Amino acid sequence: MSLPKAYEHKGVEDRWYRFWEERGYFRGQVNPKRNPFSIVIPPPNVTGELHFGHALNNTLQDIIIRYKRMDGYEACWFPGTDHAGIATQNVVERELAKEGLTRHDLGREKFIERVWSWKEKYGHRIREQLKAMGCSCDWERERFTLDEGLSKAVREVFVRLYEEGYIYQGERIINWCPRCQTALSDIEVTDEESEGRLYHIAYPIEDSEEAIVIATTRPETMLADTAVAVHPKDERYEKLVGKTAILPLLRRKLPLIADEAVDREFGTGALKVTPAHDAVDFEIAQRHQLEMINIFNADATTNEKAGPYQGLDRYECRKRVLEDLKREERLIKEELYVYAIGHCQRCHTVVEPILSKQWFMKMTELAKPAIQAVRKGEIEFIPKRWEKIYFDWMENIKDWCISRQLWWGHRIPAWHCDDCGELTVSRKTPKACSACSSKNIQQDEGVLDTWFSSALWPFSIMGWPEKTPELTYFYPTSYLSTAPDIIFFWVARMIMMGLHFMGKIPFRVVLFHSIVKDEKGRRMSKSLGTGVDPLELKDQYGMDAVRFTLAYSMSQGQDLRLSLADVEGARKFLNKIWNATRFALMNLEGFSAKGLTLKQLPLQLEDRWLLSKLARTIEAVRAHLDSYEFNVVGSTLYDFIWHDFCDWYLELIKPRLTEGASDKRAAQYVLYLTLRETLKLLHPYIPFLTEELWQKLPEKEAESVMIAPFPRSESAWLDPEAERSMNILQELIVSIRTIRSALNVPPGKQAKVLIRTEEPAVERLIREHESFFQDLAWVKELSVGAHVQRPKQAPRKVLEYAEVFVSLDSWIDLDRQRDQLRHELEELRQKLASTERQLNNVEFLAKAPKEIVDKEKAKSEELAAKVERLEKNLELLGV
RNA sequence: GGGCGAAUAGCUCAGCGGCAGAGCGUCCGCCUUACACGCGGAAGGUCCCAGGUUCAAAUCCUGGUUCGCCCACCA
Repeated sequence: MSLPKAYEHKGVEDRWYRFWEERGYFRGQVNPKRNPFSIVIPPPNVTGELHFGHALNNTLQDIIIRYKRMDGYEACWFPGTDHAGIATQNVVERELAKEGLTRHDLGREKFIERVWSWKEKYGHRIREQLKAMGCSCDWERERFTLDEGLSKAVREVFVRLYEEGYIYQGERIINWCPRCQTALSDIEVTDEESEGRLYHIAYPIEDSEEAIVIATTRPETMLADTAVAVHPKDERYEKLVGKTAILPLLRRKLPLIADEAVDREFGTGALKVTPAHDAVDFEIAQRHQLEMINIFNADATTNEKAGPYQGLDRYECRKRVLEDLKREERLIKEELYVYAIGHCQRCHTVVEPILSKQWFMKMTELAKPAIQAVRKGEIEFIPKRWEKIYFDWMENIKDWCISRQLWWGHRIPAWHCDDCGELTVSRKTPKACSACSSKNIQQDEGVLDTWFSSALWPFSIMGWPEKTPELTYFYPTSYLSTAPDIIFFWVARMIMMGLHFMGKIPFRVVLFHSIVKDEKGRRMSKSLGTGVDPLELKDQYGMDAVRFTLAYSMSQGQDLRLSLADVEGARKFLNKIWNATRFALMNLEGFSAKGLTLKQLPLQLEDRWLLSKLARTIEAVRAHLDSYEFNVVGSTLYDFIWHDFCDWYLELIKPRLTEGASDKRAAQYVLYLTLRETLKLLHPYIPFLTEELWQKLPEKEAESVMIAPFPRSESAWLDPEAERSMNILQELIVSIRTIRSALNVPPGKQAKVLIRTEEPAVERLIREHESFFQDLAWVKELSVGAHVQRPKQAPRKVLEYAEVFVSLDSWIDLDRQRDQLRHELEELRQKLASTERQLNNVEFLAKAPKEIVDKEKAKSEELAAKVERLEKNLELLGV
C-alpha cells in the first residue's frame, strides 16, 4: 500500500460522513446502561445559510459530542431549525415582490402555503451544510419549530401561562416596525446613533400673550399631543400649571400639567405629551387620565386623526408640519442633535412607538427562579462575566410583547367573541365562546414571537408535553453553546421556561463562544459583504482544516479573527499528520500488536520519553476539553504531534526500523500505540482525516475511530526520569546544531564534537546515546568526559551541566562565532545582574518561599559559571 | 449616562503573581528517502501610559489614553 505524498481532502470528507451515518453512529438512544450526554443545537433560521459563527459554534458542539460519545456516554445531539417568523416572511415577501405581488394579493392561506413550499425547497440546505461540516447530529431527531409536535407544545405553554395569569392582552406602547408592519419586543429594536434635529416649538397659552416652548425631535407627533407637562418643582413654570395651552396648527386645547417624569434640564424643561407615541408620555397620560390619540396607520402614514395632514408618510408629515410652524412663527429654534433612534433588528427601518393592543407575558416572577439557578451555580456561564449581564437584565426585566402581526408563525390560540367580546383561550379550536356559547368567534389574527417557540426548544424537541422517555433520560441537556448576542432572546427565556414547565434547568453549562470576524477585524456579515461561506473554505482547504482553525483560534471571551494564513497552517498540520502516519504505516507492514505488552518489550529511552509525553498530552487534552478551552487542546495536540512525535521521536527511531534491528519491535509497538491514541485524540477536531487514517491502521481497535474509546492517560507511562534525560540530550543536540549553523556548516559535513562534563550521570547518558548525536547533529566523532580539553579555537556552547565544543578545523568563521558569543554574553550578564539583585534583597530572602529562593540561587550560580566560561572563551578568541 | 472587553515580537494572538511564548512573516543554511505543504538554526519585546500593593507585577489595585461591544424612557 502506498499513499500519495500529500493529503488531498477532496472526496474523502463526504465519503466518511456517509459511512458514519449509514452505520447509525449519530443515533442517541435511551440507554439506562450509560450516562446520557445531550446537546440541543441552537436552531438556525430555515431560510438562512450558515456563516462562520455557525461554523464555529457547531464545530465546538461537534467536538464535545464526539468526545463524550467516544468516552462512553450515550451522546445525543438534537438538531433542527427555526421558522424565524419575521426573517422568513421577509424573504418570501421579497420573492413575491419580484413578481410584483404582496402577501395581501395572495391572502393569508396562500401566502403561508408559499412560505411552506419555500421552506421545503430551502430548509434542507442547513442540514446539508451541517453535514458538510461533519456535525454528528442525530438526524432522526431533527425538528422544526413549526412542526406539529412543537406547535402543540407552544399551544400548551400559551394556554397554561394564560390560565396562570402570566399571559395577558393589553393596550400599551409597543415598538412598531412600519415596514414589517408588526409589533416588536424591546430587544428586537436596536438603537443607532443618528444625527437629527431638536426643534423648539412655542405653544401659546390660552387667554394670554405668553407661550410655552417645548423641544422635540419628532415634531410630527405633536398632532397627537394631549397635554404639556413640566416638572412640579420647576419654578419657571409654576404659575402655568393648570392653565391651558393651544396646540399650534390643530388648535387643540392641551392641559398644562405637572409630572415628576419631566427632566428640568432637558431642552426648555417643558414636555409635549404624546401618549400614543411615546412610552414615557403614555405613563404620564395614565397618571393624569389624558386622552390618547394615535395618528398613524400601520405603515406609519398619518390617519384621519392627523386632520389636514392625513395620508402623509411620517417624514413628509414632519416636513409639512415644520413648514407650517415656520409660517405661523411657532418654530423658535432648531439645532443639530445626535441621538439614539430605534431601528428594526430585521429590516433596519426606524421603529415607531405606537399605542397598540397586544399580547404580553409577565416576566418578573418567571425570572426569579431563573436568576437563582445561575446564582447558585446550577447553570454555569462561560465566560463568567456573562452572568452579570444576565442578572442585570433579568432583575430589571420588562413584560414581553409576544404577539406579532405576521402570518408566518404560531397562530395565537385565542378567539374573540363577536357577541360578548370575551376571549376564549384554548389548546384546540373551540366551537363556541366559552363565556356566552356564541358561535361568532374569530381567532386572533396575530402569531407569536418566533422566540416564544425557541424558548421551549430544549424540551419541546424531546416530545413535551408528552411524557417521553427522551425527556426523562436526556433532559436537562449537558451543554449549550451559543453566541452571546442571543443571551436575552434565547438563553434567558429557555431557562425561565425550562424551570417553569419542566421544574428543572434546561442545561448545565452555557458556553458563549467568540464572535467570528474577518481578517480586518470586521464582523462577518452578509449584509456588510464581509461574509465568507465556510463551505467555500471547505472546498479549498478541507473542513478539517477549517474546524481545526476555528477551535484553535477561539479563546474564551475573546473575538476570533479568522485568518486564511491560519487555515493554511492547519492544512499543513493535516499534511504533517498524513505524512507521519504514512511513515508509520510503511514501517508497520507485517507488524502485529497482538499479544504484545509494553512490559515485555525492550523499551529505549526515547520510547519511554514519548509514552510519558503521550500520557501528559492525553491528560491535558481531557482536562481542557472538560473546561471548554478548545484552543489549548489544539495547541497541545499540535505541539505533541509536530514537535515531540515527528521532530524527535520519528527521527530517533529511524535507525531502529531498519531490517534486523534488535529493538525494532519495541519501536514499532510504541509507534503503533502513539499513532492510534493520537488519531483518537484528534478525532473530535479533525474527524475526516482521522477516519481516513484509522481505516489504514494494521489492527483497528474499532471499525471506526468515531466509536473507539477516547484515550485515557496511563500512569504507568509517566516517566520523569526519561523526560529529564531526553531534555539533556535534546539540549546538547540543539547546542551542536546551533554552533554548526552559526558557522554555516552544512549538515552533510560531519563534525567532531567534544563535551566536557563533570557529572558522571550526564557522561554516561551521552555515551549510551551516541547514535543520537550522529543521526540528529551529524557528529562523526564524540569525546565526552571531565577531562576533555577544548581544541584550539573550537567554538563552544555552555550549558548548565556541560560545555560543548565543535572542532571544525579549517572552516571556522571566527567573526561569526565572536559576534554570537558577545550577544550571548550580554544576555547572560543581564540575567545574572537581575538574579543578583534579587539575592541581595533581604526581604526576598526572608519572605519568598524557600524553593523560589533556592531556585534563584542555583540560577545565579549557573549564570555566573557560564559568564565566566564565556568570558574566557572570548579572551581565547582574541577579543 | 452606566456596564463590559481589548492594548504583549513586523502581523494575528496565547499567557494573567515566580526565567516573556506560539503561528505567520523576516534572515541564514539544507532536496538529511514520511512530509520543500518539509528540515535545521537565528534575529526580533518600555508586555499602552502614570501611580500603588507585593520579597517579586505583562499578570493584582487605582487613575488615564486609544479602540471595540453591550445596556439605558433626556423628549
